[in-house]
Amino acid sequence: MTSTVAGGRLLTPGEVAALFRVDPKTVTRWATAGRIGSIRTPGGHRRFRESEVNQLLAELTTDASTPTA
Amino acid sequence: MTSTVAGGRLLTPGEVAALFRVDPKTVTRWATAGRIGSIRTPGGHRRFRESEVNQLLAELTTDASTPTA
DNA sequence: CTATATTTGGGTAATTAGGGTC
DNA sequence: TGTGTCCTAATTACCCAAATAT
Repeated sequence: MTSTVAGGRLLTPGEVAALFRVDPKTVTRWATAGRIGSIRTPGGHRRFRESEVNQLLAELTTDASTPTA
Repeated sequence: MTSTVAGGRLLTPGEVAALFRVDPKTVTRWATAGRIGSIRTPGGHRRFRESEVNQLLAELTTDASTPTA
């Protein structure tokens, strides 16, 4: 299955929620607030682009400046 | 190369605070001071890497076989 | 078509962020 | 210097039932 359309993979709210360690409902709010792009299925469910999610995740990630001491 | 957007589970400030027996506010200060890496949700809340937290815990653990000075 | 897991929607508690102070 | 506690505002989590996805 999965047509695998050339381009980006689509993630479900549950997948994105797991990446950020938040509730799927929260991801929905991000989409509603325009903080993250979303694609709606004909049924009204949201899907998110993996590339955009990873990009967002990378931008919001802060590494410790003092690793090991 | 240790990826930045994948690896281990993420912990909430309250979870980390419970592990260290400190106030969540203190964990926030650690993140602000750059002593521990953090991932911010689009809403501004922080999530911490369990592996990094465990490593920090191990480093702070005063062990007989762990000469810190 | 049936069946299971997920997502949606609204509303309310719990947690977190940020500043200031001890 | 580091931590705990005060406050308010914002964000997030969990409750329900119905609809959608696979």
